[in-house]
Amino acid sequence: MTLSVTNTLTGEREEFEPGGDEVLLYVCGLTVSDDAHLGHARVWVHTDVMHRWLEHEGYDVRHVENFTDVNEKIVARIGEDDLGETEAEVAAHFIASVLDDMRGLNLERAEVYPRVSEHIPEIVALIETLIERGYAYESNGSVYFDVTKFPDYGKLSNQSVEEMESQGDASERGEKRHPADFALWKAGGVSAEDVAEHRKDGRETSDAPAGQTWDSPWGEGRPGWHIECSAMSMTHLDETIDVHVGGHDLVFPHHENEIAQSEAATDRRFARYWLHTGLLETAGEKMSSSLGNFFTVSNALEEFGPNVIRTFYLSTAYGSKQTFSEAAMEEARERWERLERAYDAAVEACDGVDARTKVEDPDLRAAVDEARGEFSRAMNDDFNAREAMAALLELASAVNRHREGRAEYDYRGLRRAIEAFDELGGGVFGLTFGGEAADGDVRLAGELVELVLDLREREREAGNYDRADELRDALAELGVEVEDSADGPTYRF
RNA sequence: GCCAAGGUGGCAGAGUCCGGCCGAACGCAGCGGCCUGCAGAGCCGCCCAUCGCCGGUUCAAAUCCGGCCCUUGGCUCCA
Repeated sequence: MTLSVTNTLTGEREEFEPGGDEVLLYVCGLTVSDDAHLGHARVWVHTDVMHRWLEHEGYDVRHVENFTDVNEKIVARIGEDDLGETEAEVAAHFIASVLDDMRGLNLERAEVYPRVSEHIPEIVALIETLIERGYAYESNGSVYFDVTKFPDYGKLSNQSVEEMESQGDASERGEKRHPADFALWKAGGVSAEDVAEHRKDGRETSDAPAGQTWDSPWGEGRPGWHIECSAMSMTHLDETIDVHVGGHDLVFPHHENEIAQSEAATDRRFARYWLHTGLLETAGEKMSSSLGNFFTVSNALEEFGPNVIRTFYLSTAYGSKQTFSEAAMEEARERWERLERAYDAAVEACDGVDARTKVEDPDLRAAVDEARGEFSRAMNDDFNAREAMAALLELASAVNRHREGRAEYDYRGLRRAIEAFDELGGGVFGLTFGGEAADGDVRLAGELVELVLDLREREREAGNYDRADELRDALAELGVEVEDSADGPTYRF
């Protein structure tokens, strides 16, 4: 079964054929001027699942995700709280917090997390090539890309240079020859006006910090926004990569400009497949740092945990937009718990039982095969995570059905179901079944809960239901949910 | 204004590329039943869909074609 993906460049579904043995994957990462929010995490999780699926299908994946650590917005935060006294310190602070978020979400690590500040020589070299080849020009110490020299400009976002010309305000052209020209290199440091524009806390701007500058053939300056991704992508992957991922809001101008400067420099196709994730919205508008309507990843992790967050994202196809709401998170929690409960029940049923199966349930076994097939079909269909998730939920139903009113289980069938949950739900979707590995305290807590449950069972057997309910309520207050079943009581934290 | 994506049940959201298995998936909410001391979970069943509007192609359209209405995103920092 082959994978097909929707390529923004053509707007069509295409069969996925990477250029070499290794799939080269680049993700446009964050500008580290703030904590990451759930909109960013949506891209991470979907990319993570693509990455995991490709590996599951036997591909080697080389995954590069950058951090943009040179930006006016970072400079604007220098001196705020205890973020740091230099652009590099502020950036380092947020990079650390983003990496924490990523770990918290159970993302597979990328091979490299390159930073702009560490690739200035590569950026300068790329700009020099563009000037030599006639695609860029210097103007007052800054360098601009000349969009009129690149005939394909606009091919990703379906816009034409002529249209941009007519819309551009000639008076704002300044150093640029064409209003759509964009900066590859910006002369000087960050201006006080730029800092003021991005400061949110109303501090004086007279002491505006300048941000870092670097030496270049055109004098002191800073790289423009788009050039970094081209330079880092080529440095850590290749001139042509297989997959370039990013949020839909990056199609224009960021990705359009990446294509222009990269292809102009190498005469080679920059990326085979452009995959764009739909944006996360809250109450009808996109979640964004600038709109201030965001839910931070670390807050969300605390409130919902990684499995619920991942389930939430995987309840929608990556390319569609998604709306964040408390109700939507509740639903994700229900979905995840339904899955987890079926998994736990299956594990519980098999616990300590001889592997030799005495009964065989053809319905259960067929359901496992069906779920695997459907999951695979869905993922190969442009990473349709929601349908793949539906396949897992169907398997959960089959496991529940199997256990219903049966004295003896099809242990082999249940083990196959567990394997499918582990491989697909765990390995591909990155969900963590069976909870975290228990440390000493957690183990002790578990033993204490079981002790209380034993006492409660005796009360129940004696018909003292009031006492039994008291114990259950007391445990509930401590955050321990007790559920009675035919096989005895179970609990969840 | 220009470019792009989208409008499917109470909610949410697949299916639209490759028309028929869609009398529309999975889930949440609601209703009935089973199970249970109760609760929860689970199981079985049910309810709710003129698939934005109008027209066309076809034996057959949520899916293809044309027109219209509306929403969101991009065009400025943005995942």
